[in-house]
Amino acid sequence: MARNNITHNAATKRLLDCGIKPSIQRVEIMNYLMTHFTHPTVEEVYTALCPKIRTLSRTTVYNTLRLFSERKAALMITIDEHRVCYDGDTHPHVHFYCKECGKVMDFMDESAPTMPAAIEIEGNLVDEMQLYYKGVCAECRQRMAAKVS
Amino acid sequence: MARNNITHNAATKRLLDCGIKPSIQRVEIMNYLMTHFTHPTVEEVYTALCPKIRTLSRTTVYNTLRLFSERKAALMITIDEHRVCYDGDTHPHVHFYCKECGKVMDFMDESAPTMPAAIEIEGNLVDEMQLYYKGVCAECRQRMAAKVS
DNA sequence: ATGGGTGCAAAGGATTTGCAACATT
DNA sequence: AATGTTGCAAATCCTTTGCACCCAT
Repeated sequence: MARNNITHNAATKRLLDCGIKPSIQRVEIMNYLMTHFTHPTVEEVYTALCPKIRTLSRTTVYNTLRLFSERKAALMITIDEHRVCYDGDTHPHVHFYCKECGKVMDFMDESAPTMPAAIEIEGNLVDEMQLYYKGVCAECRQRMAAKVS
Repeated sequence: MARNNITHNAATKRLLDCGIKPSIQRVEIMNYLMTHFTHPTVEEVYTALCPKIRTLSRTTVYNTLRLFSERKAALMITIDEHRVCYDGDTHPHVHFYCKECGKVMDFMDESAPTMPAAIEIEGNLVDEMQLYYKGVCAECRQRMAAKVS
């Protein structure tokens, strides 16, 4: 309980810092993002939180995650052609997408573009930069190598 | 006619270089990509080519563009959360996405990551790198500024 | 006649929309 | 009361799938 409160406080703080009113649903969703760096999809967040908030709807998860990314409380990741996912880690880092299994991983050591504030390029306002790597993850490579032999 | 042949020859050459058998549909689609750097979606390619190839189907456009990106004959761009688009320009450059109008633009001057060949990072095989910028384009900024006044 | 390529129709899945119910100030 | 938030159901839109046809080797 005490532990939960700690993380929930961090989630609430993040929301308030980003000018988002902390409803029960929003705090739970933000808390999930801040404790699960698995780049969850809407479906994953929805499924994970349903037992906790029994009336939760997918629509709310959609609305909330979109709001978070608009207010820069979380990052919307469009690396997967099939579905959007979200990242509660707002520090600059590179995302890697496995074309075989669809997994999204972090590459922390790589030189990710830093976005200190919005900049202007040829009249366009740029307020977000994301570097995506794509390929085949170690796990899938092993699996594929095993199949051939 | 002569002009058409020139570009079609370039398209055919690109396909052959990438190990793709040049059917009529594939050559036309590749030719479209190599003469329209507008980051077209499947729908746009389909609509543009329908008058020319009257039996063309969306399925073929889907299949073909996917094949192109798999064989690195074109680039699949996942910057837009709503739909995938494609780029016939395979030189490294940055893509900018306007969150207002959904337009995808090139930033050629920016330092895009270069991908000479596949590299390995922590056991993962990386064969593609894309840098995405997101924000509001010059046109939309003007339009929005005009509305306020 | 075999394999690859194409196209149609249907299915699938992710996301959005409209609207009513609800909570909070 | 007013405003913002939530949740349900339906709609929408993009993409994939299954299958039949067709073409070229």
